[in-house]
Amino acid sequence: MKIATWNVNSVRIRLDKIIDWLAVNPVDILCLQETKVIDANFPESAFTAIGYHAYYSGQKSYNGVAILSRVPLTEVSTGFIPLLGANKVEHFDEQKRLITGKIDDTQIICVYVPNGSEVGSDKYLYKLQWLKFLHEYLQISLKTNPRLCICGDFNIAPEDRDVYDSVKSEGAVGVSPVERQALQNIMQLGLADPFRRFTSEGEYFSWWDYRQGSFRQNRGWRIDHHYLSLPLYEQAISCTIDLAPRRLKQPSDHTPVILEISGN
DNA sequence: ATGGCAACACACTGTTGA
Repeated sequence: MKIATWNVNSVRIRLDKIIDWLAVNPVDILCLQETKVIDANFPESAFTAIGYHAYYSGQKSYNGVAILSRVPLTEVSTGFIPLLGANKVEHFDEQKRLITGKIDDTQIICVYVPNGSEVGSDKYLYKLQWLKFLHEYLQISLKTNPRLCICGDFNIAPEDRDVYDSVKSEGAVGVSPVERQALQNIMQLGLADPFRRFTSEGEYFSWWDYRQGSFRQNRGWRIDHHYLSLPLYEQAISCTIDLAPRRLKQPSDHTPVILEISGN
């Protein structure tokens, strides 16, 4: 089974590129982030026409997540409230950043973690609180779903080898020690990064700034991840970054990451 | 060097992204 994740930076602007990519890469699951469209306008028919079921949770202009799947998903839900309750979550589900569903006995969670703007800002505090909710959400999920894959744009480069210039970017949003610790806390629930099971070197990135020819010079960050519960992690066969879509004209600033696990 | 680039909206300028 192949599970890919791709922050497409507008599903409508990138629609042809996503369709073309799926023709070449017929993954079982594709998780999308930054769809930037309300549900009523999600281009569902374009995906059903090529054999994918689409599940989505979006809003106007910002954020938005979706899961495309070759087979129907079960137990689809969006946001934190279904597991954590409206009293606790309050306004944190207004931004559409989480969608989940099950394929066979495996839970897939697609997330778009907040950017955080800059360290110390209100948006940074929002990001940290959102990560606390995610921690609690996963803690509950793992109790009933030992086979769990969460993937998406985490907006965190876990280690110095995941950024092109770790000295220059030290302490910045996305690499700050507090954010990295929050991600560590989540992994300590019993999740592991399959990309690092197969690749230990640096210079592998999933996002490059549009400006200053960053992609040409491979000045990027690895911020799009899969995290697998241990039963799934043991079944991982490969985890690779596909640079091809980033080379096209009018690309997303992110490129897909593809996980393959044995079975099915 | 707070610029650079791209998408979006009560758009022709301001916000967000990381």
